[in-house]
Amino acid sequence: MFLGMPERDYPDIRSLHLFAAMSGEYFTALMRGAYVQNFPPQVDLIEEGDPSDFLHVVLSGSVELYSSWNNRETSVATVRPVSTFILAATIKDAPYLMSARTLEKSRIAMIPSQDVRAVFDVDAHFARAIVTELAQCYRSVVKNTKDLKLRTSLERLANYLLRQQKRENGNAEFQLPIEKRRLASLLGMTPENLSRSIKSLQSYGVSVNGNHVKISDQKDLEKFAKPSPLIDDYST
Amino acid sequence: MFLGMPERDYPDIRSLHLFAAMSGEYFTALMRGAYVQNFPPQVDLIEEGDPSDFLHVVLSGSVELYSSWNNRETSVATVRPVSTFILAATIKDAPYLMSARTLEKSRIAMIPSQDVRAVFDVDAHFARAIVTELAQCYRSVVKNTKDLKLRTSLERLANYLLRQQKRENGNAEFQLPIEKRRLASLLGMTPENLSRSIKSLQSYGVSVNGNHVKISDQKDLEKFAKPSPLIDDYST
DNA sequence: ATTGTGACTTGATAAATGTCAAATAACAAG
DNA sequence: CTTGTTATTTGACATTTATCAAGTCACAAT
Repeated sequence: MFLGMPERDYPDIRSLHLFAAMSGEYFTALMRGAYVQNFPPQVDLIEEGDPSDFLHVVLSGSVELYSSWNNRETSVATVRPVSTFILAATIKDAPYLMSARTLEKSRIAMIPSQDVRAVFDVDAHFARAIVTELAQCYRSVVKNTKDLKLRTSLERLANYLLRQQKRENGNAEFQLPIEKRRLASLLGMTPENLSRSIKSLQSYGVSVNGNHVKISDQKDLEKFAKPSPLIDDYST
Repeated sequence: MFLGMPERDYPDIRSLHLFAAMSGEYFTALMRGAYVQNFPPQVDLIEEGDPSDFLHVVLSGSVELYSSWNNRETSVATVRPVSTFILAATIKDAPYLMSARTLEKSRIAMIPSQDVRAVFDVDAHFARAIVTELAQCYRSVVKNTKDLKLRTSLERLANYLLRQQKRENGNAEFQLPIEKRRLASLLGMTPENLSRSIKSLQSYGVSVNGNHVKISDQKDLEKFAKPSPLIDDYST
């Protein structure tokens, strides 16, 4: 039985920068070829190396992008609503470079890659949006590379906390949005070391209880972390 | 005195995938707004954080992309003829994320970013090419991230040698194209450690003399390096 | 050839990070 | 509430990687 995308999901997707400016006609065409599915947690959505048949959109829940080699695994990014993933593979019609699994119960839209490429060729607004999105993605990965190569794990953690704080309106107290072992993997360290790093940051006024973080000496933490817009500013 | 781009440089640039399919009219327009300059070695072309006024094209020589933070510096990529760099910043009209300097005597074309964006909006072929190029760049950086996070420095070196070998037609003997200290920085290690790592690889049949590399036991090295197309295949 | 400069190497040591095992904490299912 | 499962923490230790200092080597300029 084939299930298309329910129209109630259209607005969420349309609100994405990627789809906002394109013609209504093409948007509807894209949506008609797409479908939506609900997944339980810990479900593998795609595996690296597979052909990229669909552009995925996370409508609710969250998805982890990760990669494996030689029996090791690392978390590369967490995708939260509403955003797409594996756009580059879709555009290039190349194999996925990362695997993806749901972290929680998630609602995922899947748009056939060939439809995306076809509409790209005829809708200039969509083309423009794709370019902007890809440039954004590229710059994010470059920033991540700089973070990895220029900073120690303790510095990466400190800056991660400051970024997360900013995302949460800059309050002195906020929540970690993911499990610590996943955070450790994202930051390129082991869970044991993350645990110790958190303790080390106590001397800079950081206290962590479970997922609850409190930054009691903002200046001191920033003096240590030395955040830079060219690494930590996700918007530019 | 203003010097436009000599027409003799047109074919080199036109041969780039990025410019190959666009209309001749727009290509000529782009070229007319551009200019070319010869630089000696070790000249800073751009500094991270600067506004991205030009798309750069390396016509000859070579350029190092690097980044600094907190008095540390790391090499991110080496750009060789004929290719562009900082396309993403140009497209997004955002600050450069990396600095660039010439490694040797180099001939560099500079195309005003606003021209690139203007032509992008009116030439669908150019738009398509930009998207493909950006997707390619993005995927390269993702592969680099996987290399950094999933492998030890010795494994990164081993796989680098195998990649370089492939680029040089797969011969058992080939040359390192850059200084060792730059290679060390590219691979995310210190020069001292690169030196020791090279020695360690002797036990896998690798011998390095100056820039000359000889792989005497291909199978053994590959067994150790475990190259993967999802990390090491530059083309996909 | 001699000299000077910078790249590269080597050895000793320190710091950062990972591994393993065990203990504790958190939490969901019955 | 109890139990089983998993995440997290902790300690001891191993490995990896960086740092510092002192060489050696390569090579260009005289």
